Amino acid sequence: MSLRQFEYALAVAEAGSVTAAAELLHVAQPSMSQQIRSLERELGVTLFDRTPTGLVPTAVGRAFLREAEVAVSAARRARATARAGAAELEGELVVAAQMGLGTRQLPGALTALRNRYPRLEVTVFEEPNSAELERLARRGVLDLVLNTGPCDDHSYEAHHLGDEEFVVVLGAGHPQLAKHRVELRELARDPWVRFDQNSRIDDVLRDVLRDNELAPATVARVSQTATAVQWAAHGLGVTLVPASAVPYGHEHLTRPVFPAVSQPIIAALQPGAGPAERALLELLRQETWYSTACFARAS
Amino acid sequence: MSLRQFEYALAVAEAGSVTAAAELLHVAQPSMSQQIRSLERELGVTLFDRTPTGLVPTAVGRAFLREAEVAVSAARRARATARAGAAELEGELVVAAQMGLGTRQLPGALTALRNRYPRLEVTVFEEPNSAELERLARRGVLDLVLNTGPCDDHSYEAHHLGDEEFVVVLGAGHPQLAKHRVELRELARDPWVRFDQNSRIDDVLRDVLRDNELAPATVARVSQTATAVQWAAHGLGVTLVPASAVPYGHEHLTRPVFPAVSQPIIAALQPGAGPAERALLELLRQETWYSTACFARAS
DNA sequence: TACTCGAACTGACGAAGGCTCATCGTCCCC
DNA sequence: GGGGACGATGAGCCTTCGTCAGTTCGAGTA
Repeated sequence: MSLRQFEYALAVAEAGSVTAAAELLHVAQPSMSQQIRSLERELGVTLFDRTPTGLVPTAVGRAFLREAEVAVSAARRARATARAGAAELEGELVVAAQMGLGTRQLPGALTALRNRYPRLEVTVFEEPNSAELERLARRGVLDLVLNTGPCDDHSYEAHHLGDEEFVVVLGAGHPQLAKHRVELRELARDPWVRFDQNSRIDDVLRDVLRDNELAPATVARVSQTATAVQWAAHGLGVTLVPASAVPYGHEHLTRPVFPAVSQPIIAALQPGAGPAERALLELLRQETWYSTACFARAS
Repeated sequence: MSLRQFEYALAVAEAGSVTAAAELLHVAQPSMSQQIRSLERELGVTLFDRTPTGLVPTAVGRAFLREAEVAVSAARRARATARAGAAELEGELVVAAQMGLGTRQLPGALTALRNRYPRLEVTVFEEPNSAELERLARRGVLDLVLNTGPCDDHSYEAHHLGDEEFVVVLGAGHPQLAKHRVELRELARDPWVRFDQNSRIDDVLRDVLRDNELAPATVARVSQTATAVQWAAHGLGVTLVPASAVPYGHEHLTRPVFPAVSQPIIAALQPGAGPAERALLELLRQETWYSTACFARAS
């Protein structure tokens, strides 16, 4: 079966005869006749009854032609979609962000992107496991990556968006809430909510605690920053997360820390990135990636 | 553009590489590579980015593939609709049997099928070379396959019809004809008529001889079981063939062997097989696929 | 009843397409 | 640095699709 045969069959049904259909599609009558018969032979059914004045679809033929029409229409759309690819973007953009990054900035940028390209679909992966992020990057299935360091896949173009500070999340009633800025050593006796061990964010926490010579107890390990914030807010322990990872309604339970902890935010694009990817990058640049000082002033 | 190209493109997207997709669809890698590039050339867009580990759909490619999937699915439905809707089947059924299999059973089943569907034409290929059988199966041109093992193409549905015993064919006047059953080791000094080396049937003989620690001389290698039987009957050597491969008039020169040799008979259908194929399958089930004991009693 | 016309079908042949096979180039990993 | 995996290229062969010339069949008309 082929699209060509479908087109021929549809043309015969519409024109009422092979001869007229052949003329419509600019082929010789025997060619179309052979194609119709070949199709019928392959399917093992009679799609058209032969009459002296032309061909008439059988009941089975009509059922067949309905689906054939769907197939031919979809093929036309496929072609049109592909051809229009550079003119009016549609298709799918795949974005991956290390967990907790850009949680506040992505929605705004994506909304603006959607406004510009209404038929573009964006899929966002939030990956706790940086190894998984690297794997996806290596497979080349990601159009844009938000990371805290350059992808191991050096073929990606890295663009520095800003630096994001971490904030500590304390339970309601925690004595340190009285302060505007919490010194990390004051949290040495508190239990901590940490993250999955293979995750980049837990690497940051591990490094921060080690650098400040702290070895607090780990009360829980979680996969998502939202979970960590929630559990810390409930007083299970304290946790340290990027400022943008703090859900609305929890800001009052967060404080900047001393010494300050921050990490760069990198947007990585594949070489040869298209207009949609580059538009998203520019929109992300326009978002604020500032320090906690601005964050605290806004609230 | 063609449905075949759509299927190739979808397979590449799913498998992640041309090589893997080619394997999935049983074509050579260069063929699929060419088809993908031809499609891209015709459309004038890049559907896939090339990476060292395979192809990755571009955003435009993904959009294209969504419509391609619709087209391919509709084509499948068109085919199934046509096949299911036929009140009176006509067309062509293509059956392939490994040489020697079903030689007695196929005619009866096909006669019954012809009675039921008078306008159906059936073409039967008897293939000595199992590689050729596999090739035809891969091309998808076979509606039903008779084999001794499952097709390498796992997309075929395998149906176990029975087990068929092999019998030894002896020359007229051979001393072992005095026995009702011949022990294989008694034939160690006889010359053997074997089959083409790439054939499945010769694989069976090779395994049988090896398992019984026999290394008789090979006096001839032939392609067809009928030829082997004929030459054995003439006393050129002995041979071992499926019971159903013994032509009428030669039964008296055959004997079951000990240890018994048998092989399963598998009928394989394509998924989405139509009523004609399924009717043939049922008719084949109704045929006898029993051991030689029944065969000997019948004569 | 015979003739004409319109339509589908058949066979031969050539051109184009699709496949395999052998091979090469590139990239990545050990 | 070498081997393996992957995509691309070229040659050759087979299949498919098209045209052309001709045949067959059925309906309508004189």
